[in-house]
Amino acid sequence: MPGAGADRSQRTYSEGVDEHGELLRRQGLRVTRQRERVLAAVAELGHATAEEVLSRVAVDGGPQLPPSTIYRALEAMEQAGALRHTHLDHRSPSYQLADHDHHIHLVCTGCGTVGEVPASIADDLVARIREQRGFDAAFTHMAVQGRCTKCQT
Amino acid sequence: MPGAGADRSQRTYSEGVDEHGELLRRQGLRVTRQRERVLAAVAELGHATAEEVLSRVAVDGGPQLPPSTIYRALEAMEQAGALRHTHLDHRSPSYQLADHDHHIHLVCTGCGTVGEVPASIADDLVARIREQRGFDAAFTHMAVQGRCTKCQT
DNA sequence: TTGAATGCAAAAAATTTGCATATTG
DNA sequence: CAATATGCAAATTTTTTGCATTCAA
Repeated sequence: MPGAGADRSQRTYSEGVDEHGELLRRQGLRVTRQRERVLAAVAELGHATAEEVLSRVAVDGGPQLPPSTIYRALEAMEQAGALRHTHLDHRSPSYQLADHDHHIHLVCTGCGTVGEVPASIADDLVARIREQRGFDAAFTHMAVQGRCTKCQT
Repeated sequence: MPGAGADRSQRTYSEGVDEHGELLRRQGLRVTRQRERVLAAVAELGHATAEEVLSRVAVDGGPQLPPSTIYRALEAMEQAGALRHTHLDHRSPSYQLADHDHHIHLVCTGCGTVGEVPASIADDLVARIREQRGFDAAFTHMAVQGRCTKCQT
């Protein structure tokens, strides 16, 4: 499970913060130091629950943030369109930057690592479900559980 | 569904050998009145979280069961193979009878109704994911969010 | 009889809320 | 300056745990 979302190397996080600050202001929301720290934590972790952000923020140098601030920041920024969330498991929503491409999360029940495949891989299935049930499915919202290569005994 | 938990008085546990009790005993687990009530609640509800079982059991005639009993009963019976669970949302696992066919749950984010499609509808996708990532995906474990026909504006 | 299960109460987790104070725009 | 966001503390909500007692096998 370590390193599951560590490869955010394609993007520096100041870039991320800036483009997202933009999003916030556009919604009449304010860009605060706390929100920036939360955003930075999410960017670094790849995907993170409120709890994970809470402990991540604990070691980034600044003063610890209370849970309420984390929860409210995540909610506000998701509403502003800067974040999106997925349910990787049953415990809590896991947030990630909204500018990350849509994809389906593959969570290994063995080791906990989280892989991804482009959301488009499910296009056929989405179409079939729409035909059969009229249901408009979003496969990106909940993760798919399974076993990764290593964990298949 | 009537009678699923209604005619308790007509049989004792030693006499009543249903398929689920059978499963439990095979694992060295005991068939208790509480477990039968939990099982009956799940059967009647189709799929139910611990909380839902808790309140369902509150109106089935017998004395209320404490949360601990519900949680432990669900866990024990899942382990014995009598129940299975799915994550319909992020709140809590939702249990159903294990003899129910495998299927993918479709949860409408508009009205909350839960539909189903046979798990086999995702066979192609599962195969594609295995080819591309070596990941063995189980689409039946987490539900798929989306909008049902009525809720698509 | 005897180990598994229950019931109860209390502890942990995980989230949320109220409100005075501090900050952003 | 005004409205928003924060910090703190306490309240909820959800799930887990310890332990004496009960009960199925």
